[in-house]
Amino acid sequence: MCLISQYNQIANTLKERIKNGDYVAGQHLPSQKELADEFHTSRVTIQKALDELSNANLILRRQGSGTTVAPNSRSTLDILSSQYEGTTKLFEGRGKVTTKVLKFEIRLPSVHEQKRLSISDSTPVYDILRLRNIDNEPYELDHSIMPLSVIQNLTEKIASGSIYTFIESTLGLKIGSSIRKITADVPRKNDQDYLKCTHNEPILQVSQTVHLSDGRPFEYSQTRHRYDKGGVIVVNNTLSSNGLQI
Amino acid sequence: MCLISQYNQIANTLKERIKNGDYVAGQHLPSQKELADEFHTSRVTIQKALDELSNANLILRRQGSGTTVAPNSRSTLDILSSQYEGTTKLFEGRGKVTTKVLKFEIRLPSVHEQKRLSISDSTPVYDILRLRNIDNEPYELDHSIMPLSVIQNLTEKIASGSIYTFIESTLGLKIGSSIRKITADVPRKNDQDYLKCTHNEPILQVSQTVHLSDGRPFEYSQTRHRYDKGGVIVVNNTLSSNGLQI
DNA sequence: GAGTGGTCTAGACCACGCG
DNA sequence: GCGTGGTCTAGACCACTCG
Repeated sequence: MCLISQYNQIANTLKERIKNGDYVAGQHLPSQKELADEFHTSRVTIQKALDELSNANLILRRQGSGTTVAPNSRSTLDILSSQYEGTTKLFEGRGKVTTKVLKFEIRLPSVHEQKRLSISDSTPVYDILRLRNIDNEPYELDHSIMPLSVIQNLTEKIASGSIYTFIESTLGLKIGSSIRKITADVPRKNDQDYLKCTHNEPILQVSQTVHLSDGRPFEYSQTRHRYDKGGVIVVNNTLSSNGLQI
Repeated sequence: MCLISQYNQIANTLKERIKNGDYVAGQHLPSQKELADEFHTSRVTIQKALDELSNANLILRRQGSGTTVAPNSRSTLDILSSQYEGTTKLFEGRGKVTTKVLKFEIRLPSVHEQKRLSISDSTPVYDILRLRNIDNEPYELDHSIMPLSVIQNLTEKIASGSIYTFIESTLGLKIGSSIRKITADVPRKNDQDYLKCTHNEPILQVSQTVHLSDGRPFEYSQTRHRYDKGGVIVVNNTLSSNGLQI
């Protein structure tokens, strides 16, 4: 969240106004011309700011009739504020999150992992299996593969906290896009052992590849959730495309 | 997909070039100045075109060093081409899609439905239950609620085909954003009956509210998939946020 | 220092919705 | 017809990367 650019600051100001109820759902925003005057800037800059709100589904812009606040703007803001930053941060405040590291190894990657992470067969990877608990109740089983060519100096101690915080704060890397596949599955032995689920309690699996902002893939992971303690919320607009596939 | 604007056309041309391999993964694109010269336009217009490709995770732009084709651009293009357009269109080519309408009613909405669809208790809704098959194998069970105040003249015959095509082509409405929650669940009686799954075969459920481009919600639906025949792929960039929640 | 992308301006014309 | 948002221009300055 850089606050450097003018349009970014304006966008944040406008988001604040929606959050505070200065602009309520259905209400017309001031016209682009009026906003340009208010912020002492040009219309193009206002438009870039409105692009941000529009991409977040916070406003509706209609040629001829103007810009209004989206009907579901408040709930969208709630979802926005819980933006994905790794599991640890996400669940702060919902209970005490603890992580048990079940495996922490360095090895060479399989062919499948090489493909997913765009690495050669001689690039070692971390192989980390972790169990996350909320208030001492098992919640998800996470299996992550990360190449040492991108992520370095990872330790078991760090893995027992937030790897994402380590990557962003300590390594100073920026996290970019991800591709996820979400499926349901029958529980395996590991699930039954660690997530304490019975043989007919389903698992929600999220399999993902995550990239840095420079495009390098840095994590390929499979996270398995208890069906009664997990769900994924997806906001879809004309920019991001989500496909159902067999 | 309007092709009216110049930057849109340029974006499509550039996408074609990536698709055709004229620009390959990792390769530098011509600079913004060069592209502006080639397309006889200004740099700002090129930038708007690049915004589109950037949002789709097809390119990486770095200040100082230039714009390159994303490493996974080809697979991203595959996902893009299967952009969500309702189930019927999505599965064309993967087998013969047939739809059996199990229920087609008009009734008043429940309190929960009123909230989800932003309608009053006196606005009637369609209540439609459908079973989709691919090559005569049951695939998903779809329960849709749509307000008559938005969608009109829907018939059982239309419901046995593609409701989305009807909305866009016949009614001339434009589909906008959606919010989905994806969970795993144990099979209920309906699932066992229609999807032919046993009592310990999990269900993947997608619960969603879909809006028109003017912001009006027009569909609240719950779709239940056989776990071995369904999955949701989500592309996530800095614009769209997806949160995991209990 | 040269070249790249990021931001910003002031002004123009167009497409659309509404009274 | 008027006001709205959408597109586009020509040019400017800045921030960044790299040789």
